[in-house]
Amino acid sequence: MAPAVPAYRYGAAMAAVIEPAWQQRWADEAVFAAPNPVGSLSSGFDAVAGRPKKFVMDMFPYPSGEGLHVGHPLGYVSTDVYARYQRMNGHTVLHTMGFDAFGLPAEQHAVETGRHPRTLTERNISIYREQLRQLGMDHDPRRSVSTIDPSYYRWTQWIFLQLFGSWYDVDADRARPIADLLVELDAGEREPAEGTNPGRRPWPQLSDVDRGRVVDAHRLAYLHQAPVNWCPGLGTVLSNEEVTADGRSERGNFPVFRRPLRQWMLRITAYSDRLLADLDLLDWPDSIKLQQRNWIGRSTGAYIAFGTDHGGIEVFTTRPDTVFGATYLVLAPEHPMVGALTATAWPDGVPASWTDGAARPGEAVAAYQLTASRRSELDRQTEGREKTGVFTGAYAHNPATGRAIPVFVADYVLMGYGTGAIMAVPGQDQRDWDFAEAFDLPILRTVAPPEDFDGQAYTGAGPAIGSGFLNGLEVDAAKVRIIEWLVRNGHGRSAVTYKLRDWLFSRQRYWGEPFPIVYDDDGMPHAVPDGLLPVSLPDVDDYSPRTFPDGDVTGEPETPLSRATDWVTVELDLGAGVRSYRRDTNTMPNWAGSCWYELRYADPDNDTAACDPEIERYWMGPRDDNDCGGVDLYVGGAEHAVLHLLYARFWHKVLFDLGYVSSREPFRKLVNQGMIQSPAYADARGFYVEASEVERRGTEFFFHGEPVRQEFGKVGKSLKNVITPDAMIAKYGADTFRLYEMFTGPLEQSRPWDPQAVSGMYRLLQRIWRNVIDETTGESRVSTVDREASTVDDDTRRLMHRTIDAVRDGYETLRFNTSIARITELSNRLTQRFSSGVMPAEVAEPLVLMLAPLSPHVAEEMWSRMGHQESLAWRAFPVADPDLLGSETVQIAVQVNGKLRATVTVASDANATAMESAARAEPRVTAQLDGATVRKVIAVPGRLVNFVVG
RNA sequence: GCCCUCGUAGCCCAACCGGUAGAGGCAACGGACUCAAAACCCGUCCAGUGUGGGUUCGAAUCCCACCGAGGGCACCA
Repeated sequence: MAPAVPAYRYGAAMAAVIEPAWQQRWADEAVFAAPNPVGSLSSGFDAVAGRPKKFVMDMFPYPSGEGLHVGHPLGYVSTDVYARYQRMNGHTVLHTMGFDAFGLPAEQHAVETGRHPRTLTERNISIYREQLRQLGMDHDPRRSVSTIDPSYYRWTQWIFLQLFGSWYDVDADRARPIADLLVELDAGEREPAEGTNPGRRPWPQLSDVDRGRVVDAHRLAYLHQAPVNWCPGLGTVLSNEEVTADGRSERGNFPVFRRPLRQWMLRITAYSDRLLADLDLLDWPDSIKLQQRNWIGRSTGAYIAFGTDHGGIEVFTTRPDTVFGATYLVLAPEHPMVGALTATAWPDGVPASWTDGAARPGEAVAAYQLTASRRSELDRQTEGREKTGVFTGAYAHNPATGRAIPVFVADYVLMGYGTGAIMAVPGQDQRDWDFAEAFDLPILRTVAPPEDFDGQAYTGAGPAIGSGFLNGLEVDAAKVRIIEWLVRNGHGRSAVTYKLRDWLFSRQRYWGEPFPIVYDDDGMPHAVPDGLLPVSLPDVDDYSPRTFPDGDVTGEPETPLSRATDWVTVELDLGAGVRSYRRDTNTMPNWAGSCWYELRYADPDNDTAACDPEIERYWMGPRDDNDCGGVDLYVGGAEHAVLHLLYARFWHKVLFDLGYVSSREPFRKLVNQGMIQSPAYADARGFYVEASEVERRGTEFFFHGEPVRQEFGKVGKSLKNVITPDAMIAKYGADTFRLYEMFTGPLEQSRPWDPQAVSGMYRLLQRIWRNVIDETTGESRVSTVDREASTVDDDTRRLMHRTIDAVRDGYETLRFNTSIARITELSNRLTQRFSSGVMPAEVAEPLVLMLAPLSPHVAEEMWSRMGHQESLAWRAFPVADPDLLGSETVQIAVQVNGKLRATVTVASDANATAMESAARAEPRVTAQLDGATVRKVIAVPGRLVNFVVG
């Protein structure tokens, strides 16, 4: 008996044979090697020298132990399709994939097992590489880098030293080498920047150590003793971006506390304005730009000084126009002037609510400060918006009214923003209103609200009242006037502040880049000389930092590296003879390696530079004066909106300032891929159960006989709904899997994973195959006759050219779902016309080439069976003949008063007059127009005619 | 509370600068093939675009309000 399935039908079994074979051939022939203009990867450059370039990138993954799930390839396949399309479209394409391989999971595994995190990480990386290969990626494997490779982190450390070795020249508005600063300070051309010279003694009189401190305080990478986010549960400090809104670590969900510690900071705030302004140059989703704008949080206003017996308190306000309504001041509990201001005794007649029951202000303030410091962000929130605070016993003078107003300490004012002190204007600020009500403080309106306003604080527009010389002025005019007045009288100045804080850059962990820094006996930091990089991670017995109970806010951080005693002490000659130095025992945060990997992709094995400037210019350089340069397409998840994407922009700008790169931005165009959501099931208690073991009965779902509730959510371990690409590839082949992932919707959109719908794409590939290949013999069905003798009819030919046009458009705009729909349409037509007899090459070849970016293995196989020796990866993508895009005639709509009444067929190039007369000739239209006055006729060529009657 | 994105057939999705709401797939149904079933092939069905207003000759598309889903921020002075 003959087998039920023809021997050469396309299916999973055949995919399992041809896919590895093509992957092998691509690798053997180095089909996807992208040549550089110079350097180690320059061979073959002459062949592509004249081509336009595309640098296409994915956000590289952390290689976790679970391997890829179906969510990952959505982005990876899309860049692969785009890269393959652009290669066929005449570009030379840089596409590769690396690994962001430092990180906590491997370290925690190492802590548990005692095995070096590198062992597990490298094993995971090789699993990922194999999975990516099975997906048929067109990566250039020579460029695949991993952040844990010493040859990579050597340059991460080098970039850190560039930050350490430079300062921000505000006048030049760029970073410059620290050596320039020294020259200018020594020459007296420059004074130390504000806040860098606490003693304020002139530069020439400073000791060497003090000069070192002044210089260190200018650096873009600097050590700073300040309140930081301390996470006892992780035994490390965290950056602001790594702490969630409810005061927990993003990783591990441990409580985070504020406490002062000496840590490395990166001066990202120096770049606030440029990070903000250059967003306008980027082709990024608006939502991401907006999130970055909000995170940077630029606001304009004024600093105003309020006099006290112990000096002026400077506040920041965005509403200087309301200063006449400032009825009290509030300092953050950590504000440095709190101690000096706090009075020795309560003034007469102080309300009981201001003293918190304490006998003296000092006791009340100290108690309040202690409570505030112990209070995590989470506690603050669970307490609701109840305002708390305590009176310092001191008064300040409102410079506008001359009146004495009380000074409070309250935790609704944050030390980290503005000056850590505010003027409270309850009439125009709801927070101040709430506090004023709680403490019986006077509330004055200084902006007249509308008559029907029945709220509390009024923040809208309106004329100033009760504000002396400002009365009658609208808010903006009043701001201008009061700032003039403040400046003239020495009470203040206009100011810009940012929410963005400097980046806390050290972690007390093991599995990260060591700092290339040593300390001398004075505790002064020194750069490890370039020739001694990388500073390698030492082997240790215990990979864990010392952790503490959640509530422990005083434990001293103890890093794993500090226990590598042989490593910590080092003999070096840094210019003062051989001396003993102590190494920095922190490591860099996880984000460091991902801040610059695009540059390393471009020049992966350069051992004299992070990236050769000529190679950077070639792949990433600006194309014209308005172009910021950077990677042509960067695809990744929206969850990195303010972390990775802001940090990477910052590093890139530093390298730009120092002349190492020609591009101002790392990523010219960014696209966020949507999430793949997959069915997840929860039982009666609300716990998730393994989705793969749930069975469906009609519209209900059961897990081991118990009813469960279906919902959709992000694929992952927590919802127990992981679907692996491996399983999909085994069942259908990688080509079907790729096609399905691209078909379900536009890239940016989240979509549910529907295992049933995959079969549609499977059938499509089978149909295309059957069009081109004889299922029983495996021979090509495609005729090779000349176009003149082709049996392709005009309709089909026109359809093909329209298809080419539409498919190209879909590839260009990353709307691959529409490309697939058009390919399907053409394939269906070919099935209809040519299912018996031969398939004309005139249509078969473009069909296969158009499919190739999406499903490259089967396309290569068909192409090869059609008699082509060469891979189609570099074959020119079909081009539509513009003359064949339209049809000869077109059906247009005829509307009367906007209502569709008839359709008529006209020549596709018919002008308005011709269209109108054709429409009038249509009997149903004639009937409609009979007896009516036609006021206006609107004719849109190729679309419609609309008679406006009445 | 504020901000952003999105609501089109039973489901996933198309629809260019406002111009006849439908390209494609899934599911369903019918047919063909088969001893039968699966697979494959052919065909059919299905919405007036979340709701209510507005602008316009004409609105899925632009504007306003509301409802729903997802995401971000959240005492930022």
